[in-house]
Amino acid sequence: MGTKGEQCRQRIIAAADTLFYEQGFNHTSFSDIADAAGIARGNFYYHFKTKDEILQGVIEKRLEDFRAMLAYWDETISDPRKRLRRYIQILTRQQQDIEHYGCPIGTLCNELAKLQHAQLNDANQMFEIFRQWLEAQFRQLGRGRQARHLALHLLAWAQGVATITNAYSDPAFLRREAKQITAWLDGL
Amino acid sequence: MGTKGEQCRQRIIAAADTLFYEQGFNHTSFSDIADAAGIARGNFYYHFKTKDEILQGVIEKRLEDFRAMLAYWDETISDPRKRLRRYIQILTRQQQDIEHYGCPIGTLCNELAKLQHAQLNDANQMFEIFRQWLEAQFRQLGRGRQARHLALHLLAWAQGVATITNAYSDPAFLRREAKQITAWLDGL
DNA sequence: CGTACTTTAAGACGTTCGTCCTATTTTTTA
DNA sequence: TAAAAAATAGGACGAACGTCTTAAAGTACG
Repeated sequence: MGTKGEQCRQRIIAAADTLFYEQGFNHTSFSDIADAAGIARGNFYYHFKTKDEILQGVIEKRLEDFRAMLAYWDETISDPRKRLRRYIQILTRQQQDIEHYGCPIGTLCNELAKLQHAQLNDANQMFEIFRQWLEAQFRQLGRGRQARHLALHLLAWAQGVATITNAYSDPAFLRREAKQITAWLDGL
Repeated sequence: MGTKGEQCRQRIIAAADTLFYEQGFNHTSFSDIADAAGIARGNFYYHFKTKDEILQGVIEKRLEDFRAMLAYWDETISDPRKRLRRYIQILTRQQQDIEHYGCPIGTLCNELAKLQHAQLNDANQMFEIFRQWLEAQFRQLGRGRQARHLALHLLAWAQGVATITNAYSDPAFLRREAKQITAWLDGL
């Protein structure tokens, strides 16, 4: 059936995912994606009618990836405090990418907001997935009432670290702040 | 002399400043700026040879504006703690702009980083101006050793708040975090 | 007043963009 | 194996972009 075409579609989305992160949505052209995916430009129209449809595919892929990752953490990490630490480890593990390109979620949302793009409300679901998961962890730590606010606070903290790290290209700052966040978590 | 031409130049930069903030650098065209400044498109080339020169002008204008603002704060606010509070008030006073367009500094740096734009190193001087000023305030509070780190931390915190506020279009979150930052400052 | 210089206006230029069409190749199915 | 469907390749299309040229209008000064 659509097996072959589906593979091609996935390759386009994967290439677009990387390029949107590294170059931004607006600055990435069909040609860029075609070259990266190793397919002909004309073939795009079969899989995606517009650039927005590619963006839609990229967002959906990321949402699935994030959901899968968090589900895996839920399975393999029993202690909610350790889960929160694992979340912070994203910063240190993705250090180099953050240094060069910032946070994949925050920078995309920022760009879509400026473009007044309708799909900003799809993109911020990426934040929402993490927010809900973080909230659940804080709730398990007995922080039911503040859980939502704590989750948003942690989300924002990580965002700020990513932005400054990216602007200054300063991985040392990222490591310092990651330690600080971990200490904050332990003190909760 | 160059008085008339200088006025025109300033109008172009002022229009570009706003548009770069609201729409992003890459997504703002010469036509957009010309329309906003009320001048003919062809007239650009007399004042600026390239788009990058306009960006340069915008960054320099912002640097001057920020320097002037901080100098004014230094003059009119004697207590360093009150000065830091005034800094946080940027968030609440610019609430609506942040909600719609994020932080003017952070979003520009993010964009330039993705474009691999050479002027990222000019743009992050905007952060640097605030960082040095914040550091001076913390030092006056007797935090000499940690002053630099505290300044970067506060910078990042504000950045994160701006990004999340913008992504969710949630001014309530901004106000909540602004209070929290103020409390953190008072506890120092 | 007239000449030189500054500033503005209008638009051409080549390139790249997102989109879309169509012919061809590959794969599936009867 | 032949017909149908899925998938691919190449390129056309108008629009918009940054850049650049040139002629006209405004201004200053000897």
